[in-house]
Amino acid sequence: MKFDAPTRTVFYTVEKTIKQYRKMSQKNISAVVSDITIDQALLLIILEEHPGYSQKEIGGILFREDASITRMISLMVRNGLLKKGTHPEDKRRSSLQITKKGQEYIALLIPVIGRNRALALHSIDKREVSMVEEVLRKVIRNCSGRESS
Amino acid sequence: MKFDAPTRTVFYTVEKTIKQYRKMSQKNISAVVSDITIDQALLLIILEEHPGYSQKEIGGILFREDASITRMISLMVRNGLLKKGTHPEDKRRSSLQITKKGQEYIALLIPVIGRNRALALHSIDKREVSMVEEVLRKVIRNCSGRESS
DNA sequence: TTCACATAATTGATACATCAATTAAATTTA
DNA sequence: TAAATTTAATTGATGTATCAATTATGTGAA
Repeated sequence: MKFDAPTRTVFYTVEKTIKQYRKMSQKNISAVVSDITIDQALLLIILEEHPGYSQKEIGGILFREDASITRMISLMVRNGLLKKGTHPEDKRRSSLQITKKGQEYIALLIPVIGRNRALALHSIDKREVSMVEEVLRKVIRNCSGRESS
Repeated sequence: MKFDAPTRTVFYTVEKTIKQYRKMSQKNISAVVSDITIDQALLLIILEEHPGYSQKEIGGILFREDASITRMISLMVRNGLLKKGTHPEDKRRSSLQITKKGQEYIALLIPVIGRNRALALHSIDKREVSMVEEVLRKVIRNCSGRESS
């Protein structure tokens, strides 16, 4: 039986990578803005780039379920980062607005996130990064909508 | 300000990869063993490979906090996959045993997990995979124990 | 126009994640 | 040996994840 131990697969490495990156990121973010999570920061930035996006659309970008987005947003409203109303032309949709506090946070977060990325990719050249992306995209494709025979 | 949108970074791709892989895996696993999660399956396999490991050690391998391991295990005990006692030589430690049901599950899971991996890596050659691992390990190293200046 | 269907968001149930604080046993060190 | 420190596991608080079911609105076809 040629079954590799879970710890000896790429998937293990991929998972470890994202966890380490998140841990480092969260630490550096918390040093600047204490009451926000990485996921909330991302959501905020996405929303600033795409004002007027629905929760559905945000979820699509962040590949998160609708339910997760609903809960993240209600937390962020409670924490004063977002304001929420209903879309005038489609009452099913919510209309989301970044508050002043949210805007201030974004300004603080952008440089930190930039530094985190640079830190994580230090001494790794662009071609290597592209190769990784290319391979991982194949994996994503392989995993999309497939079941084992 | 040269700030890439979050969706245009490797980290985004890495995160998406692991999510797609997990989604595909969970689906295929559920088709064979309906009442187990990927994480529980992994824990079971790790424990079989390393009988006598402490929760601490298991957590180390799976890079999960002690608290997570505690809760996973108590769930698995409740679900009849594990038995738990105290270690005779060190009463702080727990001694974990895979039940018969747990063993049966492992036998069912190993082939599915093998297929999942193969499916995910289909048409990607070994050298590509190694390169990805090499680069990601650099990222992991870069993110370990570093704070931004 | 009404009725079937699609879509956006929410909610409940459950699993897992982190952090901080606690308990209890083992080990060091004074 | 007694006291201080370390270590393994647990617990509480909180955030996120999934799935399935529900609500409410919008849209297309009969």
